[in-house]
Formats: sequence, C-alpha cells, structure tokens
Amino acid sequence: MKRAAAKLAVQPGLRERNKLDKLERIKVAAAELFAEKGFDAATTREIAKAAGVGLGTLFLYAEDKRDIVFLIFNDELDRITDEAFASADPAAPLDVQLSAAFSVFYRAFSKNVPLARILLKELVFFSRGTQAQRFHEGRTRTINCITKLVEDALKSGKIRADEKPEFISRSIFYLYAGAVRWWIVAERPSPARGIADLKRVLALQLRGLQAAAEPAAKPRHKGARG
Amino acid sequence: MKRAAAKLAVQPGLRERNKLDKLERIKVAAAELFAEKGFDAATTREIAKAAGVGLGTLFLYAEDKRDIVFLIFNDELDRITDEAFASADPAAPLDVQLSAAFSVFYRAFSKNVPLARILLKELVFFSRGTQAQRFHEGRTRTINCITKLVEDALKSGKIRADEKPEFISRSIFYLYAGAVRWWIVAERPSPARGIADLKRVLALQLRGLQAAAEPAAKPRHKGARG
DNA sequence: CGGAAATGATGATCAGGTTCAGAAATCGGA
DNA sequence: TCCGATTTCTGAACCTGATCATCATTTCCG
Repeated sequence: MKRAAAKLAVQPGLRERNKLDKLERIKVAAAELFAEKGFDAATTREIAKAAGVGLGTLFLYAEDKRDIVFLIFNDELDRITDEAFASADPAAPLDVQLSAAFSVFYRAFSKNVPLARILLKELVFFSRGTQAQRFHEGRTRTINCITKLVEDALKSGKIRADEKPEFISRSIFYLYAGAVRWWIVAERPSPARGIADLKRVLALQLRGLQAAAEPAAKPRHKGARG
Repeated sequence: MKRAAAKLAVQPGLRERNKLDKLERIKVAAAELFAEKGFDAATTREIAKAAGVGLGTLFLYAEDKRDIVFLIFNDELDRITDEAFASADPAAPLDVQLSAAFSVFYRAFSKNVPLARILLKELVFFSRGTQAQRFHEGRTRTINCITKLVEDALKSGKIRADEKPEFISRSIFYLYAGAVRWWIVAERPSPARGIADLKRVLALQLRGLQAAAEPAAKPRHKGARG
C-alpha cells in the first residue's frame, strides 16, 4: 500500500472496471426484481443469479439486503436533491420554493412506489449499512438546503419568526416527511395529489393558527417553561 | 358454528383461560428478553422457551416477530392514550393541551427506548400483523383526539384557521411524529428534552411564519390553488 | 516473463424466522 | 362417563439472509 497511492487513478484498471461492472449489474438486477416481486419476495439468491455474481459477492457491495435498496437509489437521490433545490426561484415565496423543491422528490418516488416505500421508511431511522449512511447524509443535505431557503426568507423579510433557521427547517422537514409518507402508503399515489396536500400543510405552517391580530404579543407566558 | 353463538361468553372456559395464560407468559418473556438482549439478538426460540410454549405457538399469538412488540405494547398504549387526552385541561391553550397529552407518550416511550424505537418506526407505515393493525387503530384514535382538541379550540376562538380540524390535526400529528422520532434516535433520550423540543415545534406551528401584521388577509392568493 | 502479494469472488454453511402436518387437549352431547 | 368433533399446540423441516474459509484474478516488481 505504501507508495502505491502515487499511482493515483491513472486509468480505471481491470479490477476497478470489473467492480463497476458488477455493481451496475447488481443494481439493475435488484431494481428489476424488487419492482417485479416486491422487496421481501425477491431473494438475495435470485438477485445474485440475475446479476451473474455469487451470493457472497452481493454482500461485498451492500452490507445487507435493505442496503441494496439504498445502493439503487443513492445516486439518483443525489441528483434529485441537486435538481430540487437548484430550481428554487429566489424571488418566490417560501412555500412556493419549498413545494417546488419537494415536488421533485414526489415525482421521483412515484416512478417506483414499492422501492420508495422501503426508502421512506428509513427517512428518520438509522441503519447500519454504508449505503444507508449515505442516504442519511442526503437527508441532512436536504435539511441544510431548506435551512438556506429559510435563512434567505428571513433576511429578505418574506417570513418572520423568533426561531433559528435550523429549527424552522427541521419543523418543515417533519411536515414534509409526514406528508410524503402519508401519500406513499396510498394504493396508487398520484404525485399531483401528494404535492397538493403538501402545499396545504406548508401553507398552514406559514399562516399559523393565531387566534386574531392582537395588538402585540403578551409579555409573558402563563407558567410552564420547560 | 351455527347456533353455537347462542352460548355467548357464559364463563371463561378452560380453553379461554389457557390462551390468556399463554398470551401473558409470552408477553412477559418477550418483553424481558427484548429489553435484556435487544430485538434482533433475542430469538424466537428463546422467547418460546422462556414463555414455556412451543415455537410454533408463538406464531399463533403474533403473526411475526415484530408483531410481538405490538403485542406487548398495545394494551399499554391504549391506556396511555386514554390518560393522555383525559388529562387535557379544557381551559388551557391548544399547545399546552397538546404538549401535556404528548408528554404522556414521551414518558412512556422513555421507559423502554429500544422497544419504543421499533414501535415508532411503524408510526406511519402499515404492517400485516393483527397486532400492528391494532397499533394503527390506536394511532387513528390519537389523531381523532387531536381533532377534538382542535375543534374545541376553533369553536372557543383559542385558534383561528381556514382549514378543517381533521387537516390541522394531521399536520400536528406529523410534527409530533417527526419530533418524537428525532428524539428517540438519540443516545439516551430524556423525556424532558424531548417534550421541550416538541413544545417549540408546536409553538412554531401556532405562531406561523407570517411576515408581518398586515392590515388583514389579502382577498386573493396569487395563483396556484391546487 | 515469473511469481508473490494483494485484492476480489464464491458458495457451502450457519442461524434464525416461519410454516404445517400431525399430536394433544378441550368441549359438547348422549 | 365416553366418544367424536373442534380447537389448540408443537417442533421438525424449510427458507432465506448473512458469513467466512478458500479459491481465482489482478497487480506489482525484479
């Protein structure tokens, strides 16, 4: 290993190319079988066979079966996240920006609902696999992008709040996560419906539930503080 | 089967009592083993042995291993839900009512964090098992209780909104679900911290993100409607 | 080129969840 | 009490995800 690094990545090298090739075959085979038979019914043996690799090889590329799902999706999710937040119109209201961004996710998920369900189950929980890690990094990136939008909206006066932008974006993420899950469990989730529902949810968060335009905020709350 | 129903549930009967007894033993054994070794490490064979039943018997009482977790928790969750919403002070502000109710859940979950994690994973997703069904009925009941609180708050003028109470309560549930999950994945989740965080989230939903105290609502939105 | 080191691939094997054919227990009527 | 019908119980057997000792390929270097 010592000075081997000096070689850099001059050329792909046979090993590297073989690995890439296997990885691709595994992704394709797994995606097909999962879509066709569902996550549980598709066995790792079938996937390995369809990919033309040994059973053990599968587990060199994914830590466990669930990790295969992330393996399939992670690249696309990275792209989607870029696309989602790149398209945000800086001049638009915050809820418009947000629903525009999230709608990219909705449309992507609707293309493969069964796999999206497995994916979305993990939106908050941590798994062990390397690929699952990457998935959660993607989630963090999404929340950071929301934070950016919130910061800008606060600065430009589009919204007003006493809370930190990080906190607000976390709340928004909760709403998105809840809405997208509610949507994905439906029989045949339509992106249009899902996005419309999310818009309502976000609008409610923006408007709040304030009783009336009272002169100002009362100076003190009535007690409980922690 | 025909007229057998006429007999009603006169007395427990030996069969019934035996079943109840087995069920109880299974619950106790499973709860202990899950708590001691964790969900994955505790095998169904161990649980069956500790409960003094055959391996197959386990799967008469729970459709699958995960279902055992719901088996253990469902009764308690029913009780907890009652307690949570019974304690709501009708005179208190909505967010106080809500965080009082939810804090009952937080405290219950904190008593057995590893099992609560399994439980909360399913807060939105549907599983097949009978016990999981019951769990989801409990979730529906919780949302209905929130709806009641929201309806009352709307009627009494404590809050104001154009949305239906059912929709508002769903949004609130999303916030709760997100917050409680965020909390439960922590190393050693403290109920106090979790509840405090939830309060912030709810307060933000109540206050909203309105830019300023504009004279009144503008008569029309600027376009997008669905 | 030759061969040794490093890396990658493989499937027999294991472990644990789940099933199911048959055994055991209970019930209900005579 | 006895007997057949019904319900409940059981663990051997099965299936599938995951591991790991072994083998195959590639790379490196003289």
